[in-house]
Amino acid sequence: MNTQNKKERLIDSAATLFHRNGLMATSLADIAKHADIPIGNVYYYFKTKDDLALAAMLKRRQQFAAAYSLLSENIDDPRERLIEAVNYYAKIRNDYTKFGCPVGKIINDTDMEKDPIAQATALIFADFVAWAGEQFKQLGHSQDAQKMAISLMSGIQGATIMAKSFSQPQILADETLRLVEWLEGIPNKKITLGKAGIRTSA
Amino acid sequence: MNTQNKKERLIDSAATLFHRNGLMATSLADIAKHADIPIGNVYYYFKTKDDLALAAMLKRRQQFAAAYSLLSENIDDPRERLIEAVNYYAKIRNDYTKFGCPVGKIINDTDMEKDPIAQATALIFADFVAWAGEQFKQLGHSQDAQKMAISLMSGIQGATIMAKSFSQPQILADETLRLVEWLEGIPNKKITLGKAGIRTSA
Amino acid sequence: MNTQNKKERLIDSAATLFHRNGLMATSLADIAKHADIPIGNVYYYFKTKDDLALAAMLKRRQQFAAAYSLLSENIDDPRERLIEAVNYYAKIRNDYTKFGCPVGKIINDTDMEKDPIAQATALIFADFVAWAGEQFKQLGHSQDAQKMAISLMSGIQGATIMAKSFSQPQILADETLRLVEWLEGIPNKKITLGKAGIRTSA
Amino acid sequence: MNTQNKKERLIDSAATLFHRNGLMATSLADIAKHADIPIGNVYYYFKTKDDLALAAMLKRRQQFAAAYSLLSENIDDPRERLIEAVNYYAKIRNDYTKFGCPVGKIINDTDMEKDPIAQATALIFADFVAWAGEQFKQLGHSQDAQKMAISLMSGIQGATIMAKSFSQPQILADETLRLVEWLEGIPNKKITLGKAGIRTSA
DNA sequence: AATGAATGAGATTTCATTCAT
DNA sequence: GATGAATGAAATCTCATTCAT
Repeated sequence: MNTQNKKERLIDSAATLFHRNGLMATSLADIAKHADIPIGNVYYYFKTKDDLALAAMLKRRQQFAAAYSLLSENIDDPRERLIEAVNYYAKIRNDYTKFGCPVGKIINDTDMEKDPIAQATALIFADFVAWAGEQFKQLGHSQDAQKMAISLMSGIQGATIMAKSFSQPQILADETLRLVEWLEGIPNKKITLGKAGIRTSA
Repeated sequence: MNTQNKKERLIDSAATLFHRNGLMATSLADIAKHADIPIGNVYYYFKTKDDLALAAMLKRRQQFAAAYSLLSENIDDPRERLIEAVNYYAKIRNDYTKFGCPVGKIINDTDMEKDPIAQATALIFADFVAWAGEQFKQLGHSQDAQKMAISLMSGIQGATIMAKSFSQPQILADETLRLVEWLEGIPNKKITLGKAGIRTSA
Repeated sequence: MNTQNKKERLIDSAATLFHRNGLMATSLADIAKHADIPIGNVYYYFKTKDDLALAAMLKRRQQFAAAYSLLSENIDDPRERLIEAVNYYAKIRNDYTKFGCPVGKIINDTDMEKDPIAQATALIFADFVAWAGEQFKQLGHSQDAQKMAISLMSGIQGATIMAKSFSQPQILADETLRLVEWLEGIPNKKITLGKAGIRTSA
Repeated sequence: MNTQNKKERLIDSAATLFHRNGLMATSLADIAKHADIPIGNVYYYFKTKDDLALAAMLKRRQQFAAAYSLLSENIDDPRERLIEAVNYYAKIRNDYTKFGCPVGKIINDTDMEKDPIAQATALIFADFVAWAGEQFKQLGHSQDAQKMAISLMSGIQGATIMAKSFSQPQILADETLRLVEWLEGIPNKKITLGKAGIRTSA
């Protein structure tokens, strides 16, 4: 219990500091201090810094996956699900403006070919594309579903970088609004089977 | 002259390696070796690593600025200028897919508030927004010019991250195409004053 | 009983790993894992790593001593006893070629003056010299018995190192054969008193 | 010059301490302190501890090779050369009794298959076997030359271990004497061509 | 007796920066 | 201006040992 706490604390501290300062600029000493754990003890839980980083990214992945599941469960309309997802990034715009996206940040400064952390992090985007793609399919855009999903996350990532560069959370607000409008304008080409029953598209 | 050469070589090597491997993962020794200059000599030209990084980012800024000027000089239609700018990113998509955007990369893992390098780098985006904003104004979108400019670079940055994450240059090709189509669809609301003379809008 | 088992397992694992990898290159964690005993529990049985090493060397000593006793019991002729002892090293030449002699290895990289482990290990050689010396005495070489015994073990140790250095078990085979021939050529200067009664030498 | 001195001092200190305390028990801090060089500076000369160890073993190899050359140059009779070589070990018996053989020591506690240091060290024995083998050939023992050379070094190595184990330099004196007697007893089966002209064997 | 967790000292290594010439 | 060498702070990691239960 207490132990579980420590390991979780380590992972959380790592995730937090990696987000704030980046992978390389965050030392294990920083993480240990943030988690209030003696540095020697870190190695009881994680054999290497990379292991801890992998765990941190995995946790982020799971958190995002859980969030997507929640959206799918609680919202019937796939379009609304996507809109809600986008709105999330509008809500946390201050955080992202200060520190960037915890996922995009890692993708940006790791080597996709050689670094296992990069690959583990990329899965978070892959998950999103799979989930969002599914929503687009449900809207009848089977053909373009994946491309649209990528475009959606691309919009969020780009907006995050611009917001950070200009230190203007408003940029994220503007861009996510644009994305929402885009989503709202997408025609529903298919009769969808929502949770609550049969509906007809406009 | 020779000295000037050395300094330039240092700056170029720094810019190249910062792009490839990031700010922190690139050591001064790496840069010195790449530029074929003895480490000890680096400090004759730059007081600190940060100074060299600042110079590298400044040079990038100047290169981009020169490119924008060139576009403005050589292309009459502001819309075409923007399209040409976007197409540049399509052309170098392989490089950006491997290493990310040299500007966005720095923005992502530096602290906007405290780090002078971050601020110097942000100017590159600011330049773009100023330049692209001017083009949008010339298209009669005075009101939204800046927002549109930001949106444009946002699209490029986002596409770069997604392309890198999936190791698919095609993503950059797709997204830049989307941006070009968007640019083509923007109405020209104004009588534009091209280089060659007065024109009338539709 | 169970406890005894655990302690024995620890000692055996320690002896095995010390032989394979040496004293310093073997961590307590390695030993505990090999013995399938939780690390924390090791310290119930042994106060320090050195204590465990001492126990491991003591066990080796006892095993060798038992083997000498067995030879003395089962073989009447002291010369044959020595030959049999030498042949043992020929039989296990592959093991010794890979890992060296478990005794010589420790002797080699410990400080005879300060390290109790070194001293405990040296007793294994002392035992051999005492036992083999006794055989030489029984062959009537009272004067040179100890020197001959040392020479015998010296031959085995040297051959082990050379075999390991060249990764050629054959070297151990050759050298032990040479030693056997030497043993066979030693004149029996004395009427020996075997187990079964009085015998005359050839 | 001064630099060369430092590098040499590092190598010499490393060789000395590796001999005294073994590879693993010697820390870079120990070596740096012994050479009176700040530890950070060690890495200017050697990228890793293994690199330094390799350099130290290489220097030993060169020293031994130089010694063999000297023997070949200064002594006409190959038998005398071998005897002189063996006598060397008698002379330094106190050192070897305390610390063991610097070569055999490394061979003993490294993994011949995986460790480059082990392989580099084995070359020292290979050199000896090549050189001593040549002497045996010149004595007309072409067939057994290599085996005899190995046997010779085997005798020295074994004696060293026994001398160290019993803390008795006399053991090394005894065994080297035995080896010398063996060498003296070897028949010269060949007409040898000495430096000074043609000679006939006894 | 048993055990997972905890701890700190010390090892190797990297690197921006400084020094001496 | 130029340069190889020097330096120390800090990072990652290992491990014998101890603690708490």
